[in-house]
Amino acid sequence: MAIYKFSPEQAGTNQPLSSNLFSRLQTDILTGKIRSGEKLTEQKICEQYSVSRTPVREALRQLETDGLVESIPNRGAYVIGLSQQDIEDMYQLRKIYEIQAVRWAVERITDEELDQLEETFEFMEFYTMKCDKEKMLNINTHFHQLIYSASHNRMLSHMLASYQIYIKHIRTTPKNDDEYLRIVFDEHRAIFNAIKARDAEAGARAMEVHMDNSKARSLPQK
Amino acid sequence: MAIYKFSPEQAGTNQPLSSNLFSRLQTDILTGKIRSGEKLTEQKICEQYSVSRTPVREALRQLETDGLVESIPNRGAYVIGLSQQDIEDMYQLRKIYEIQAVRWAVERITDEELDQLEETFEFMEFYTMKCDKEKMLNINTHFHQLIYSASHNRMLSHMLASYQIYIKHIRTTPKNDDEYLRIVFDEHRAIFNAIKARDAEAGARAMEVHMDNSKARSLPQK
DNA sequence: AGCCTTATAATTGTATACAAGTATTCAATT
DNA sequence: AATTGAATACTTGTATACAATTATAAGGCT
Repeated sequence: MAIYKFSPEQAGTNQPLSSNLFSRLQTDILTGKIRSGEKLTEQKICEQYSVSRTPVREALRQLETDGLVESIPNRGAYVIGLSQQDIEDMYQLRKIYEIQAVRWAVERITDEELDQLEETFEFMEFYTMKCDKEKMLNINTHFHQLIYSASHNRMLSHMLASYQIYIKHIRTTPKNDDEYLRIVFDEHRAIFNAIKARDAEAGARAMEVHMDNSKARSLPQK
Repeated sequence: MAIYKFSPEQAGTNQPLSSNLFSRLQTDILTGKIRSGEKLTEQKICEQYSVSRTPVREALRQLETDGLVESIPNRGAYVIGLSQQDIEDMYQLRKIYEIQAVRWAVERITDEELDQLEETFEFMEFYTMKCDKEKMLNINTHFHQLIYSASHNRMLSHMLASYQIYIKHIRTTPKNDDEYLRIVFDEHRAIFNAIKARDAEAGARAMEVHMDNSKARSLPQK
């Protein structure tokens, strides 16, 4: 797995992910543009996204293994989507692994990885000050992914990365952007400081707080 | 999700899973028939498995989202496979979620689900006595899946089900089959009794023991 | 009217054909 | 000898054609 240098300039544009059909369909399901229970007829998708059936079928198979679509042989594919319950469940599950990731990261992080994390953390601070919410979304994702890498557990990285895709679309916009950004930054600072101080318990606690708050922020009534 | 009646008669035959190309490739990668790092040329797979390129590409995309294959655009697909480290990591991660599954199952299991679990448990006892290792593999998987269902957490079920696919192929054969089956049965009994008694702590402890032993049993030196 | 049978249409599964991009070969040049 | 460049072969990406299966509709029967 190639580790690429993170460039905040490029971070704001969420173009790369939505380039292929799989990601586009994933986005449209998670944002509710395609409704849960809907039947995905191959021909319809072909017309709607202006592609032929081959890439459509490939995308459907990917959605199937991802659990967003149920494919019945010779019958077709049906959207499963995420219920509010699913989302809450996911946050609960994600929390468990995120905490574990921090613990392992504290134990196993290399000096180079810590430098990268610090660099990203400083970008976070900068764009929090600038209140650039668009860029912050990507930097936040990157910050978490660096922790996954630092845990040196390929399986864990893979699992948490798959959660991130969901999270990215679920996030609701709170009323006060500036305050929201500052609070999230403070939570990330607590995590970063704990990792830098190689304090696993503090890291776990900080991540737990961050996860509980993230879940609360994702709820519609907030 | 349709819950099907478990039939132990059908359980011994591991034919259903390997029916489609995706599962066949998955099996061949996990059993080492296809080696890690190997390039999967579409044409080669076509010839080797006697199918055309369309189903091959679909299978490759599924393997990609599963994390068993890395697909580089316009270049091809490369097998990632599982290292010994990956397997150990997976057991560690699986353990965390299996314990959580038991806790939730204790809280949320319905009477009907408990009946199903008991029925499956009794089949386990029967085939343990008969030392039918082939059938036991599938019954064990089914036993765990019933616990996932009883946790009433679709995400958790999905995650743990994906681990099961790996586990199924990783299991190494210990020296003494009869003793092995008896020990595994005892571990499962402890889990079942705890769930039936609605004792979350006892269930968690029993599952932890089962997971630690499973991991130890999967190691080659055992 | 309700139900079964049968014919037709629509959809999925598979194979193949063409387009676009990538890797390889080999000669020409420095 | 090493390197560059063009031509060729190979591989992936996409579109389309045909086969197999399933859904739909119409007509006949009780």
